[in-house]
Amino acid sequence: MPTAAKESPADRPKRRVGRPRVAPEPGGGTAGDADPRDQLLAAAAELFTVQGYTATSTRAIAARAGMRQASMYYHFPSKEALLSSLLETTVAPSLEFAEWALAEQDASAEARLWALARIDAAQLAGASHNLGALYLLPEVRQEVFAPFREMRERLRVSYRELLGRTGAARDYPPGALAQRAHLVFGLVEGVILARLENAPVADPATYSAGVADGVLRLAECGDLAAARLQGLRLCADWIDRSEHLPSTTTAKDRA
Amino acid sequence: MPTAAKESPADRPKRRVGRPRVAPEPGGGTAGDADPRDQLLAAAAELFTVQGYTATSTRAIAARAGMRQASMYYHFPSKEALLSSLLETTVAPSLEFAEWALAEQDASAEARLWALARIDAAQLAGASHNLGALYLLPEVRQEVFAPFREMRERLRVSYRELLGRTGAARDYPPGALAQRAHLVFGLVEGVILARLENAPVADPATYSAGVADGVLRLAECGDLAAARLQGLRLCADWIDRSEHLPSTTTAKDRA
DNA sequence: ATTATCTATAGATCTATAGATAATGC
DNA sequence: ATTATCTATAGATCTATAGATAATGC
Repeated sequence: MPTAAKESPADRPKRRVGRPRVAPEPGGGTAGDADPRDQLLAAAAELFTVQGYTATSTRAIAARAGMRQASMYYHFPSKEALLSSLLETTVAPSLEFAEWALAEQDASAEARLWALARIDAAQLAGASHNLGALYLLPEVRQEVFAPFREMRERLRVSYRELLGRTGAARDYPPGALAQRAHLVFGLVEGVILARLENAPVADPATYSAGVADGVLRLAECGDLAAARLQGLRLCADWIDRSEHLPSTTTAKDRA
Repeated sequence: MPTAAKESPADRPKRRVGRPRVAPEPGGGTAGDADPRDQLLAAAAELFTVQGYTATSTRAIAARAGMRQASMYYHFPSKEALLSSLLETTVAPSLEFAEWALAEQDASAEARLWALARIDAAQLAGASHNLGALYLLPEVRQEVFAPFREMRERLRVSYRELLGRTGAARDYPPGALAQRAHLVFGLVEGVILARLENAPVADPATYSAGVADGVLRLAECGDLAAARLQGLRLCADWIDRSEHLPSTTTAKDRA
């Protein structure tokens, strides 16, 4: 197994350790010197969403990543592990924001809820492939995917938590909070279904703002305009923050 | 191919034409004398949702329906055709209601929208297997599924049409109608995602009413209580109506 | 004669493991 | 010595077609 992949930044002569590849550069041939693990993930993302998980062979994934079928197993222990990694990188950013927002006591719950929906929806809408569609695979019920399912559950709990702290929540009938949280979560993830039709999600920024507005309407928030304004600033703060912090982007350190 | 399956009602001695089956009765053995086509559809519904489409072999489907693998091909020309039938029977009831509701000028648009969402969501929530999850299969983009996709499109257009006739719609900013229609559609189909977690959809009647309320909140409907009351009556009317009419239930005549 | 099944099979896969090998690193 | 690939392969599938066959219908 690969040991922590020591960084060698700005390493021009791209000589690599290990037996050289013989497989031709895939597709556009642009990948060049990317991390093989990322090449495999990118290939799988494309093929799983376009052809389906079971219908995609490990041979096809490897070929698109520019290596032979068996070489894939040097980087991932199984096809399922590959899918699992893919799914985790999908929820991770939204979850990070959610847990930051929960602690951010300065902003109103409404604004934080708006911002969370906005960021989450934008991620689902903007990702280059509709990876959210993979959530529904029956395979995801298997044990290997438990970490992913837990992350997703924590995300949903965050929605419920923020929803419960809004002003309107005090007037909900008993038991309504949990149900509304599911509706809110469903509205956001409805983006996945909307992407099946081609047109609507063309502009992720606008669409995800619309979703966030919808979330506050479901919550029966009083002053939507105010929450939206404050929420937009939260989104901006978060983006600043993550640009200053190191490497939330590729997430290779955690593996 | 089977020719129209002539009815023989109350035919006690269940002697059937054709070579007898040798495969043992499947599972509980309760199927008994059901239409083989329906047996196959039921088997496929279960297996596709539990194991996944590609991961389910035609052998497994046939076995669960109590016949040999090759015999399936007497009833369906391909595995895809089987899936296609399954999907069509899922949308058909909601679509029928939608087109009836569009013509029902006596009721307010709000009430009709509520009723449509209620019926559609209840169907998604209550079906014995989460068939809606199959909408996201990449295979569905293929030509064979064009009829199904058209039905689904007509359903979405019905939502948009009703939404556009509500009182609040006059105040929507330009272009907002189409987007809201997608949100509404997404909220309803969010039921599919909610079913992935076990608990929430335990009571489809309550849950789907909550979804319908949510739809009117997204629409910014003024008097929700009134619309809900009138909407409930529309649902009841429809159920009466379809009970008096012949055979919308099994839909075997259309095939 | 018609119907609904059966048996048998062609031809094409697919995942994961074992073990060899060609680079760089020291 | 370590790393990242390679080749080869076991063993197990899977869909759809061809053609035989055992019932009922007339």
